[in-house]
Amino acid sequence: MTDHDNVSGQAMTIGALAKRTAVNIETIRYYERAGVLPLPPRSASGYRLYDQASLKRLKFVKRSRELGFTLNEVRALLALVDGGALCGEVRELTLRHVAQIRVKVRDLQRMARTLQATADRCLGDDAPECPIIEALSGQ
Amino acid sequence: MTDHDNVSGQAMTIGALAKRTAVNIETIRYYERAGVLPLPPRSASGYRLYDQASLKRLKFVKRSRELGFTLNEVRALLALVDGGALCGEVRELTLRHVAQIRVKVRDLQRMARTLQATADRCLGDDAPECPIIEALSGQ
DNA sequence: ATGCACCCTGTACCCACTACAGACTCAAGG
DNA sequence: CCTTGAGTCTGTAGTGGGTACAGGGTGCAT
Repeated sequence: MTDHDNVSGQAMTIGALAKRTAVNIETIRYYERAGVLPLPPRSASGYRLYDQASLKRLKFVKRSRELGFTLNEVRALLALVDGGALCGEVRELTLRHVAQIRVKVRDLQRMARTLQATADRCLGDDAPECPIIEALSGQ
Repeated sequence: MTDHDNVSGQAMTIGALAKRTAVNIETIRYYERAGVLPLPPRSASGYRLYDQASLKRLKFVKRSRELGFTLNEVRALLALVDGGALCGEVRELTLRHVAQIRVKVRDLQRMARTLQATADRCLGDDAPECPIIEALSGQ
């Protein structure tokens, strides 16, 4: 492990940060542009330099994305955190998000049910008549 | 109902087709560009002219999209239909799609469970410590 | 001094649309 | 005949959440 993969020290390059968070380098730069990561200080030659706080923030963003928050919601969460969040506000945002997810789940389940039911009416043989195609064509 | 909203006749303009299918005009033109709708004949002045077959095809595309098929999958379905589809092929494509949906459903359910559980540990009061923020920050 | 891995910016692409701008066409009313 | 308004045309740009270059500069080891 070279200095490049610096784990405990102060400053890391974008590559080291990417490795430690398993977030693409280009995604990190994109997050910066998108305003969910602050502009980091730069080395004399223009390299971004990240510290432990950057690491923590990127992990926060990553985890939030994995839980399905949009970048807008992440921005809102971060604003709450940075502004001395009150638990109630964060909780509300989260519950709204959960409600959205549940709607999406129901939609997808309805789709899957419909398609499965149609496929079940299908003989699956080499016949040219297909109830699936009829279902997609019809009304 | 004017000639514009022609229901039984031969040729309709894009506006009439849009109305009858409840698909946006711009979306219809996009579908054409994307290759899921064929290039329609044009009037002397360049207006697109659609017939009953166009109507049927657009309905097929719309229904497929509502059931979560991507445009790529729709193109594949249409190719099967146009090529004298065998039921088995269509069925296979559909079942693959259903499987993808079920994966997505499980992912979303996992997300919702995690978030709900975290929110449940939250007092929802004005306390500045928040288990949700901690959960998002922590690994 | 040379090579190689790394970093920089800027641009273009993906999907499935949506939203214009600016020009043309068509039909009805005066 | 002229105007007005609705409809249509093309072409371009934006959305979200990235990914994928190209073409250059940097840092370090050999």
